Amino acid sequence: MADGYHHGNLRAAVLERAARVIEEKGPYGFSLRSLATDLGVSHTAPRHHFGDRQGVLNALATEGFAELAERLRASAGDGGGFLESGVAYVGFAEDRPAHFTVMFEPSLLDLDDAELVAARRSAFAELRSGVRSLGEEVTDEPAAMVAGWSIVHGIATLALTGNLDRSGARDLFEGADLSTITRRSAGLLFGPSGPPESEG
Amino acid sequence: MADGYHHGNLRAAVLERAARVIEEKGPYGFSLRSLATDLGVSHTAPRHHFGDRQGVLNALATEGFAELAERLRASAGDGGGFLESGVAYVGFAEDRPAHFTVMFEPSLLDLDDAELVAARRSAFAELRSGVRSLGEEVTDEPAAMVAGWSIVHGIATLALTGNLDRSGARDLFEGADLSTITRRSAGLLFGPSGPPESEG
DNA sequence: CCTAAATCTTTACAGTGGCAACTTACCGGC
DNA sequence: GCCGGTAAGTTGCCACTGTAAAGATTTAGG
Repeated sequence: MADGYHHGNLRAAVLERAARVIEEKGPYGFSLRSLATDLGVSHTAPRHHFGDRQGVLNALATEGFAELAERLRASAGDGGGFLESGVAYVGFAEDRPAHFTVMFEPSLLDLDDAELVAARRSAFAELRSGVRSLGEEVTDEPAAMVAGWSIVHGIATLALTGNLDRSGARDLFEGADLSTITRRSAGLLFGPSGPPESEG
Repeated sequence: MADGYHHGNLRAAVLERAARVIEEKGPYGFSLRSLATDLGVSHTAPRHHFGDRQGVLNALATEGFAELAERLRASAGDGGGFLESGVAYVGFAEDRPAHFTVMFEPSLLDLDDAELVAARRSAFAELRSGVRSLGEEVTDEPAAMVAGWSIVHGIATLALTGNLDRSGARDLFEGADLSTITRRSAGLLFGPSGPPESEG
């Protein structure tokens, strides 16, 4: 179904290109119309697949949560502990920066969308089970949950927005890649040789 | 200078209202034109103070970095250690959500703007000096820098975007306020009773 | 073959950002 | 007192964007 009139695979093409545009110019530079023009279709063609602009972003976010859940599941399967789940989290952000950005910016999304809700719930469940795998070593589980999630989310966000570079913090690591930075930094929380005890 | 023709304090009024709009609808929902209409001026009036739309966001970010630097300085002066600097960081994000959002989203900004660069540099310097105050207790200073910054930045970002609520993580704290959550979570990294040793 | 559904196009409209030219008000020097 | 410069604000214009309705094109299935 690609005949000069029908594109054939417009939905996938839009998502792919949207991700690239968002990578380069951010979610606010993303124009549905210019994107359609670039793909050689009329400016309203994407509406039949996504409804409106927000629909494209919702689809990206849903796709993103699904892949994130998958990566976290795989990482847990490898038995690397929560630190490796964190590395997987940051790795996902690095590989899919546009998806990651959109996933966590609710002002871009329709939060009531059923598919999005399901995908996010699934990803969060993986995250929680990663923390729970720390077991009895942790005395304050809510704090461990927030601490673990926040530190990797923080690393991912600061890296993606270029703030790690601009602040000079990245230079301190002398060219180490992001997963190394993540291991050394997040390792201070839940190191490979066991977490610190949480003192009263 | 407020005579029915001249507004009198347009610059401040624009910044204040822009912050409120961004709080409610995000940076994408922020329209320079509707904002001007709401303030009772023509749609091009703000241009004389900010140049263009990006100029408004740059001004917000600059304002934000200045206030953040100030709060970090004050917190360091109180001698609360790095954990209290972190609480101040999250507190700033909670009090000025729009500023915080814009400050760390470079696609919204002109990163070459001299005032913005200076304000950010000043805030980052405060952050670094907070980590340095941890002194010899820390063996891997780059990692401590990134870990400390990331964990509080992560908490702030996840809280502001509502993801702490949506994930159910906030419920685990049974209504505790954000500074308490920050102390308990970030405290696992650099607790009030001293940081964990970073093991080789 | 023929109808229904899916996909894409055309056309239209309101809202937005940016620019140029013009107007109004104040301010400092004479 | 007034006069010219400057800051602040307005009007009108253009290009671009998102959204909507209605029509065109192709495929798929009975």
